[in-house]
This record gives sequence, structure tokens and C-alpha cells, in this order.
Amino acid sequence: MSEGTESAALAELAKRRGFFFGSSEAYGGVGGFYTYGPQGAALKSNVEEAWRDRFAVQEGNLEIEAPTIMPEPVFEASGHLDGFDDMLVECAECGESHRADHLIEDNSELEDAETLSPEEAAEKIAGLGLVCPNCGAELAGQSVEEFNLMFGTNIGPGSKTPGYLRPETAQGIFVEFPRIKEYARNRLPFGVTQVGRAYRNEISPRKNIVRTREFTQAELEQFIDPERDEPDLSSVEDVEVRLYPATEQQADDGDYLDITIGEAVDEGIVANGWIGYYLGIAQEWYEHIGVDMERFRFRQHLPGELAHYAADCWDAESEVDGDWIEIAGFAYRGDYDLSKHGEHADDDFTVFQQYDEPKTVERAVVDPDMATLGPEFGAQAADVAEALETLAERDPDAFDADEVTLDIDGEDVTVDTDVANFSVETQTEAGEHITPHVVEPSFGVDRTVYTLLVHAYEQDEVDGEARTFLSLSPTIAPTNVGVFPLVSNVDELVDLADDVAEELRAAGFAVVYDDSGSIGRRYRRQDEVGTPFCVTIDRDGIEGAGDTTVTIRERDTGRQVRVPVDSLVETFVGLRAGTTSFDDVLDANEVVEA
RNA sequence: GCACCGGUGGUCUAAUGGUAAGACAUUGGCCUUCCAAGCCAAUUAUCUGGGUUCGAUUCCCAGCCGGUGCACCA
Repeated sequence: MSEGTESAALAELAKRRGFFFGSSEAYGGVGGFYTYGPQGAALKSNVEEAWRDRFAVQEGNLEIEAPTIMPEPVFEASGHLDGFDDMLVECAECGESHRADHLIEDNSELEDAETLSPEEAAEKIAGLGLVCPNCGAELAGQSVEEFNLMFGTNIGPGSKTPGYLRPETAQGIFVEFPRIKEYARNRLPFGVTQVGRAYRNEISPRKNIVRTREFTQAELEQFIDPERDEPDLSSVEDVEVRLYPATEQQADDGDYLDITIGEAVDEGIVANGWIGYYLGIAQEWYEHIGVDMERFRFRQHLPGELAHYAADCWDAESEVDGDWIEIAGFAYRGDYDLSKHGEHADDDFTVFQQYDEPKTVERAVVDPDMATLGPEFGAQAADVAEALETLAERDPDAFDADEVTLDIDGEDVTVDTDVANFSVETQTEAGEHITPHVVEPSFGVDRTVYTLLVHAYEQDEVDGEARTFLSLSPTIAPTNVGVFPLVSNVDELVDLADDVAEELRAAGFAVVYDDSGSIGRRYRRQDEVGTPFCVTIDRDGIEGAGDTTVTIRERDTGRQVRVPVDSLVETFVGLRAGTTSFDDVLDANEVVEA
């Protein structure tokens, strides 16, 4: 396919065949929201299930499901609210957008420009005669636009409890960390996954389901002790990946690096072993579900591209119409998330790590005599006691004197040293509280579905007629099997086809039964939704001596094989799981000549 | 959000200041055939609002939706 037409052709097919289409079209439509039709919903569900199996079940990770709405303080802690009141002003000359509040603060005495209304900010800009930092043009007269990337709402009656639709599923995991760590029995490392919706009020949704305002993420937060926990790379060290490191992107003749995970980690190209581990798993998973690995790469974020908290980040990218789209991100987030919640929330976001050997330490402690401090200092007594403890840790020598001087709310207070009951004790420390670091593989499910569809979209020619088909993997194809009586006016064929469809459905397959029109037309319908196999019941199969047989047709090649009807379920179980290939079925049965 | 372009049955296209044509698809019937067969019939459309006009799907304005570029994507 030539560039630029692939996604258009797919969008047309997606609408017509029930994969996805714009939502609420009956009411004029709404930007950035899509509805998955029957085929799309099934495909997406299969992708999610495949992800869940690989990243939660196979890894022994813990899956949770948190609400999509969380109260405001969560996002104060996470930093998502910072961008809430951002004001943008666009230069009419060069088109560059600037943060209006920052411009004003940089050029005036004002320090809280963020609190201005957009109208006030626009007046300030005009009043101060501000110019575009990029090209120097006057900004006066330009309107100031406010943008909120989070959807806000109110929780309960009235508007006393503001809340937001989560802009990423990750916060649901971080916020519940104190309880999850208990569930995990306080033993690092452990991973927590969540598949769910996230919401961003995008300024400009684009490229159909690639950037929407409501989307599905599959996220994994791997919690580790950076001092102790190393991933076991043995299962992925030989996995070959195509890397596009920052150094190559910056080089004039930058190129991809085809390399194994083991080498990439050894050579420090992928600096963190955990990131390397998940790149390897992701590589295999994408291949398994049918991403075209010739149109796939891992691209490292450039230094300027990194979020302020991320030490390193790699994106999985797939190629569509000549553009690369981000379909997953693998970020080393350090202890940023849990530290932030630890500071803002009441709960404890640390894990107690026991030392291999308990440590013996000498520690200066005080045991203030409150019976004396209470009457003497009244309401300040507790502060005095606390100040004594702090002083003991910081400057034990101060207790050598007869009295110590403390700073209580800016006031010097003198206390007899005796009252403090100062001593140096020998203590045994069994371990320490650490804030776990986070490695975050985060997958965009919708973009993965889109990639699968685009990469599966193929056209060929059968008997001089163009044919369109989706070469989806049997593992994730939304419809597993089409079942057709060759003709619809022979009761024996129709009855047997009904029985076959029913039996396959009972065995857990998504089956489409179709007896309308010509057989070729029915094959084409299934080709367009990527149904990998069709079963046709014909006269040859039910007449004459011997077992009743039917034919199975393979979507991509049109090859057919005649198999006993009794073997269908077993055959399709193998074909769907990928443990049997169609060639295996051909070898074991009678091939039908075209 | 800005700029440019576009919006006609389910889909893809045509045409038009005088009430919309075709293909494919869909449904029913005939036929019964392993790759979109044929024949007969049927269903289905001018994005929304305002303006100009005797009359607007057509021209103008605004909005909505989509595409592309810019910006944004924490």
C-alpha cells in the first residue's frame, strides 16, 4: 500500500465491518470518542486477555481494578494538577505557543500569575507590552487560552469534593500501594497490573483511535528495591530487538541497533536491567499477537523528552502510513510516585527491608521527663520534647552541658539537661524502611489494536478479482471460525452446519454461521474481518461410505483441507493456540485441490 | 486552540439555485454453485442552525464532525 492510504482504507473497513467508528454520530458526533463495534470489541477484548495472560498471570503479578474517578488530592500529589490552570498564548507571527503565566512572571513583579483569569492575563500581557520570546512579535491582543487536560467532576451532591477522571491508570495502583504491599506480604519485588480506561481532554484528538479522549491502558508497575532486586534476564537475554537509542537519533547518520536484550543490557545501551527485561517480554508478546516486527522498534526518549522524574524511558513504536506511533512506554520512574504520595497522604508508602545481618548501632536518645516539662511549658511541652529528640539525633554533644537551648517557634527555650534523660544506647536494627522504585511498562491498548489492524490489512487477487483481508493472528482474531453450508436448500447440509456451529460455540469459539448468497461472497465477508478459518459443509462430505467430513479453508491462502467433522473442535483448539499450524492439518488430512 | 481542505444512502462516488444518480453492500424471491455468479424486486442519503432567494443539498455566515499542517501530548 502506498503511504497515507492505509489508514484511510482501514477506517472505511472498520466502520463498515464493525471494528470502530466515531461515537454518538446520531447527535452530530463528538471528537475524540470512539465506539468499538462487535468485531472491534471482541478483538480488543482478546488483546487485553492476551496481555493479562502474559504480563499478569505468567509473571505472577497482581492485577487490581481501581476506580476511574479519584479525588483531587490524589492529583495534587501526583503532579497532574500542576498543568491544570496552564494558560497558553499563541504568537500570531510565528505560531509558537507560550505559557502565559510564565511570561508574565518572568517580566513583572507578579509571582502568582497562575491565579489570573485568562482575560486578566491577556490584559497583563498587553499592559506589559510582552513580545514573543521566539520571534519578538507583539503579543498584545492575542487571546489567552486555558487548558485542562483532566476531566473534572464533583463527587456527591454539591461541589464540595472535586474529583477527576484519571489521566492514567497508574495512579490507582500507586494510591493503593499501602494495602497492596500488605497483600504482597511486604516482600519486594512485586508487580501490580491494571487494565482500564483513562481520560485526557486532549486539545486535538487525531488519527482516529490513535489519540482519543477516552482510552484503555494496560499498565504494570514493578516495585523493586534498587539496591537488592535484579531481574532474571535468562529468559529474555537471547531475544533480539530493534533499538533506536538516543545517541543514534542525535547522530547525523543514526541507525537502528539490532541486538539481543542480553547484549543491550551488558553494554549499557539499556541502562536498567528491569527495563531490558520488559523490553524482551514485550518484543515477544507483540510478535505473538501479530504486530509486524519489521514495522516495530524501541525508541529511547531523548534527554529533553524525558519526564522530570524519569531516569530513562523507551517507547515501543509501530509504523503506520510512514509515521511512528507510540504504543507502549517503558519508564524507570525511581521513587518519584511513591515518595509523592508518601508526602501528601497519611499512609505509609515504604516497605521494611530486613538487613541480611542485623546492624548494631549506637544511638543518642532522650526520654524527656514530661512530669517536669508539662507544668513548666504547658501547651509547648510536646514541642519541647520533640525538639529534644531532634537535638539528640543532630548534636548529641549538646547534652554534655548542664542545660540545652532549644528553638521553639522562633523562641529560645532553655531546659535542664537532666530533664531530657539523655543517653547513648546500643540498638539493634533489623532493617530499614525504603521507598520502592518503580519500573513502569505502560501499554496503549487501543493503539495496539489499531496497529494490529493496519499491519494485518492486506490485498491480493483471486481469479482476477481484488480481495481484501485482515491477516490477524488466530490467537486474537475476533471471529474464530465461519461455518457455511455450501448451499442453503439442502436440509442435510444446513442441519449439519447448524450442528457444527453449535458444537464449536459450546467449545468456546466465536462462530459466524452464514448461509446466504454464494460461497465466495461468504468467504470474502470473513476475509474482511480476519476470520482465520472457514468450515464448509458440502455434499461430498455426507454422501457415500465412511466418516462425515467437512472442509476447512485457510484465510490467507485459500487452501482447503477435508477433515472428519468429529475432529473439528480439537483441530481448532490447536490452530487458535498456535500449537498446530494449518500445514500440520494439511499433512494429516486430505488436501482439497483448488 | 489556530490555519487550509472537506462533509450526498451502510460504504464509495456523481450531479444540481427548481427536490438527487450510480456502484458496491443489505433484505426478500428464483437458482443451488467452493472463492464477491446470474435474474427479479425492495429498503436506504444531501451534517446542524441561521442568512440570501419565489425556491438552497448547491451561494454566504456560524457551529459540529473529519483530514492535513502548527501547537499540545505532563
